[in-house]
Amino acid sequence: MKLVIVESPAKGKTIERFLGRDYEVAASFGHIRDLPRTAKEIPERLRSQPWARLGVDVDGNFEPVYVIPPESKKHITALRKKVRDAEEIILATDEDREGESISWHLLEVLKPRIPVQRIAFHEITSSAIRAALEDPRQVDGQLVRAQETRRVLDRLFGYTLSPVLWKKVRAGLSAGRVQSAALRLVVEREEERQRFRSSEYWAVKATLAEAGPAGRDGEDAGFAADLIRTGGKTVATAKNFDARTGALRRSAGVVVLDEAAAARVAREATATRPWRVGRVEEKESRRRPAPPFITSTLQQAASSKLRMTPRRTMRLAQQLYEGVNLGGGDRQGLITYMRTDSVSLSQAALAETAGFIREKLGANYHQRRQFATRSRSAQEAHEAIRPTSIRRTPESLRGILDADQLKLYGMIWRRAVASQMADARIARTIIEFTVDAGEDGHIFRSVGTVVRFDGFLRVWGTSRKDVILPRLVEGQIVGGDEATLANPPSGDEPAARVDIIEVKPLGNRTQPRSRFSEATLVRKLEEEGIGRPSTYEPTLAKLRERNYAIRKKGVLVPTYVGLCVTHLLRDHFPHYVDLKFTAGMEDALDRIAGGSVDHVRFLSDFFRGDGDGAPGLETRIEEELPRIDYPALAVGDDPATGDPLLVRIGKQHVFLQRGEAKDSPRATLPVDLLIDELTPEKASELIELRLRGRSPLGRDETGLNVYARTGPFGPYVQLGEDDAEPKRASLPKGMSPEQVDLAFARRLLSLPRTLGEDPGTGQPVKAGLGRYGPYVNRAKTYRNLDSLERAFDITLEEALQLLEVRPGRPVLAVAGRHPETDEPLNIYRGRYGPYVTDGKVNASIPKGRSPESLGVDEALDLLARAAARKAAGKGRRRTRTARTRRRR
DNA sequence: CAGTGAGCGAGCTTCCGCTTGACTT
Repeated sequence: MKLVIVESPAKGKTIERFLGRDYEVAASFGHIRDLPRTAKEIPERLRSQPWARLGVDVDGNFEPVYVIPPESKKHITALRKKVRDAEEIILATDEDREGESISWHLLEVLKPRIPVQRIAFHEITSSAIRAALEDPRQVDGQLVRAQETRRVLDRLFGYTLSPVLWKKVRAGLSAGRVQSAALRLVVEREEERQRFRSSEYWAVKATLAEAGPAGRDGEDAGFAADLIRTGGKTVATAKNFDARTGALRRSAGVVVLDEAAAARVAREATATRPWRVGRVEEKESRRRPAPPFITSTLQQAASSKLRMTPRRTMRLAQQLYEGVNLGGGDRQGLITYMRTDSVSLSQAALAETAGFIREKLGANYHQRRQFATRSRSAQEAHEAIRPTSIRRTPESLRGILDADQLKLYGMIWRRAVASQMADARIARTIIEFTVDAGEDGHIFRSVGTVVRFDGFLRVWGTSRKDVILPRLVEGQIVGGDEATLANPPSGDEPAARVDIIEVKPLGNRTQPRSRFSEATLVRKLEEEGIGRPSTYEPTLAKLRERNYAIRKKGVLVPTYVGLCVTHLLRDHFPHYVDLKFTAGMEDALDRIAGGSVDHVRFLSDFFRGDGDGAPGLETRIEEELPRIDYPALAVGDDPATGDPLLVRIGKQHVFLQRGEAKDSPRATLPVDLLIDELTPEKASELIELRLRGRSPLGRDETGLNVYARTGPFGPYVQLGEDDAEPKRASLPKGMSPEQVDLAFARRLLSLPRTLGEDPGTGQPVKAGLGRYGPYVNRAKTYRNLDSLERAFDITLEEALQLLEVRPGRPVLAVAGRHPETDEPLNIYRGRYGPYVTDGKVNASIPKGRSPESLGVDEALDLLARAAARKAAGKGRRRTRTARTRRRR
């Protein structure tokens, strides 16, 4: 038996089909060894080394320490077992730097005494695998060195700069070659937006319509014409302004219209009839289909077209890759590998797609294309992302895939098919109208577009609608009664008659460039060659986990911590967070792989310095550390006192400070108040509120003081003193502390209110105001209320009714009532099929079992088993719950 | 569906790039 080892188990299953009985396939599940992550993982004998913490012998030849992480142990055990029965090993890990390294680590760990060969294929087709088997080679030691160098550099970078942040900003923070560059992009876009000064510019828009019986009726007959020139000058539009600063670009012969000028042109154009058709031009353009998806473009398209986050996209893609049971026995992978940087398609895929298009749409719709990867950093170990069979149309998978899987599959399918289709041909018509008024007149322009041949758009689709302009000829006169008379028809076809409906000025402002969404940040990272397909999404997650940036309405906004970290790194370690840093590293790695650069020399230059003036990372840190101030972000001067307002990072919270003095007034910043909303006025107000919050609003009936204050979770009221475990309550959303009087504060502090007991269980039923608004609850069940007032006046009966049913989810069926608690055993349709619940525990209903006929006994049995499973898996579950909570 | 101090001190935090867990509702 020959043992073939690949990285991905799903890939293994696929190639197993192509190989004969003599072969067995196993998966390494990615890397199997790595540097020790924490102090605990460092081997005992090395712990006394000064460099032990780094896991790299920086005093010697930068030799890495490799350990087997706990997750990999079981995979290695399984591999060892298979090696024992094998007479030959075929290493078939991916053909890129990381894949070569995995093969080398496999050799190091398995130490096989049987023949070993290394093969590589870039597409999972029978012919590609056959060809690979016939052309084996040995592991490329220099490429492995390059990978190891990359790994060591990233470790030294991350594990020496992160501690700088712990000392100067906050414990637990992190810096890294990829994440710090990504964060820098987010921060600098925000800074650019803050510097941006919006400019006003006016446009003039005319509405015309084809007239008379020849014209089509209804609104569709109307078309627009925009003022493009006036007084001999070009009218400025958005593109004449600098996108980064908002200022007008230096451009000759351009005029920016203000409101008065635009109104004057509109008036003149309205009063002047007729207009003359100055120029008619028709030309055809072509649109080419985009290449099939790679990881980054898939994430972008799923984000813009399907509103999916990169995380969701990758999870769904993984499901499609692993495959679903299509009924014919075993699982069938529906798409090729989803973490790829290659746009190329296999010969087999090209042929199958060609056949499909020719058969279903006709030969004129087919155009064979092989795309070239633009990115220089691409390693192209895999194919582009495409369906494993083009014949498996999205339509044919309806009912087999769930809604989101189907949407994503459909998009991948359409993009792959479209990529092999003919160009679309689009006719563009430009008509210019001259108005002889004012100095040198005004010129308006209409643009019509008509799809002549849809080509790939037939499958990929387009949101653009045709704009059909009437047939007009140069010199023709439009607007006014004499139009037709003054216009002798040229040729046989009569020209259209056109009326001028209205001309009006239109105000515009330049907008700053948008913040990055997660998907557009991925695109930028890919363009810069920073990060890899397998790390894009984890990098985004890291920015959020570290609280460097938050996702707000689908875009990334940096937090104060993110701003401070970027400032520190940019001010003191600019070389390392330069966008070009990774490109420089890649060049060096290529040279190491090619044998022209020595890896120890490279790492030594990087860490220790080249002894020729350029200091290494270690030296830089040593030198810079005393020069780094504790971060403070200037917000501006207090409008009342004139003192500088600063944002500083506390151990737990971010706080404001007015003035530099040691005892200067401070106030905690609410966590969701980010830089985009923090003006000096707002900051001043928070400080004042904090000062005022020291004096009570009044007392309650027991004589305790009642305060209105603002904390990290927003404004709240407090009953009693700080040192006496006071009762606290957040204000309802949107309410400011100034609006709180004593009576309201006391009412709020009376919550949560006990409405009574649940007659079935005796559990108390309460109404209160929580993080997600007013609620009622019993035990662990919560339901939201429409308004705060409801929390004060809802009755026990009403509350019980609300608690009975899950909100927003129709009950599929009721199995009955719980014999002990009297809770209804409702059946709902969940993401994973129908399930029954007693309010606390959920239990899936087995596939094929009809939910409608589920009885009480069977339901209780399912619930008991689900509860047992839950109890058994408690250790794991806790971490999971914590994660879900953070995500909300 | 909490929480809204502060200080002490021991021990720990952290990188990038390969892969999928077991479990959701």
